[in-house]
Amino acid sequence: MHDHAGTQAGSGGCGHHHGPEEALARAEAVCRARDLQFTRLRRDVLEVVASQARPLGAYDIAERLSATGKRVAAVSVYRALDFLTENGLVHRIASRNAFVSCGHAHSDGAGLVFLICRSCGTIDETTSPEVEDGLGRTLAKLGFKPASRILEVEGECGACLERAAAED
Amino acid sequence: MHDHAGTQAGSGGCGHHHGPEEALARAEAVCRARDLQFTRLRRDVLEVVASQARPLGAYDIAERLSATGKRVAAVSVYRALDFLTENGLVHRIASRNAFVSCGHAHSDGAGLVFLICRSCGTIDETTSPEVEDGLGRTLAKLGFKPASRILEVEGECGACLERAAAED
DNA sequence: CTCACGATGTTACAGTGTATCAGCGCGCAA
DNA sequence: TTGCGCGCTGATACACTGTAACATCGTGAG
Repeated sequence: MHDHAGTQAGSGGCGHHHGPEEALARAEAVCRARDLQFTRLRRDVLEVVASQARPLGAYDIAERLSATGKRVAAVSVYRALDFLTENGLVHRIASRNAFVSCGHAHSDGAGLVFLICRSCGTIDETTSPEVEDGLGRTLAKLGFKPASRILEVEGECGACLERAAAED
Repeated sequence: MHDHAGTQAGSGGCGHHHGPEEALARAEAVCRARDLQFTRLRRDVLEVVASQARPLGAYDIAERLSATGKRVAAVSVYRALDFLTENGLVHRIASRNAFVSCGHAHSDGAGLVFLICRSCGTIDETTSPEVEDGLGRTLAKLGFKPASRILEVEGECGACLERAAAED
């Protein structure tokens, strides 16, 4: 439904996508530290997700994994994604029903800001103490005790803005 | 799948839910001003959504409307919801795949913060210049040009916190 | 009247996510 | 070694969310 802009997307220089090696290494470390099983399926799912700077749907992931021979059902992918999200290794993008691998190494998944580029489709992940402070004050004023939150911004990333400017 | 905590929820005093009359009045004004049709179906959908402080799924809405006699298909509800969201009369809660009526009268739907209570399920809607400023600065630093955003916070609302404290 | 156009009705279907049960691998205790 | 428990995976079925396509209806303009 939404596939263009090349198959690897990251190669264009949009945002800063970290690639699978780093993600896999961090996953191994996390699982070892928490005494969790980093099984083959979980590894494969993470590898596919981390190979893209664009978010992938669960069914996309299942299809890509199945393409390499052995069929993988979507339900298995969902279970692997549950595991990976619970451990902060991938994040769910609520506005797209899709998943991206975690770029930074922040301990928990709190306080993230996702930047989704309308042009190239890449997702950049950042943190913002300014936003955190402001939100904390606003919530405190209202007497609301936060437990989790999502903040997703859609727009044009710097690389795409530059490219558009250069084309004039 | 997810229905409990009473049918009206708003009666408990959680948050400040405005009720259908105000929402309908605003909708009429908006549609008159923009020369849009505030049809029966759109009115009915908005009334159902506004009668709840909790978010309703499109199929929930269809069911409630159908319960009053005439059957309403989900697809019709979706079309009405599209119209209402485009005109800022209801908002979509991405983390729940559900809809709430707009409480405030801000012209456009930008810059909103949704507060979702885990205990009573009500949704409160607010704005935060502090968050806006912080986010604007953070995005500017990264060279990202925002077009739209969603910010949804899940936690415990003030009323539920007080109720919990009183029960000790 | 007729035509254009937007709103609605209806059916079918695509996409997203979960429930359930069965089988498998592996460590561990008897 | 055997048997058991437990977590992971496979597989089917299903529920929930959303859209496409086309027919119909009502209303206002010409």
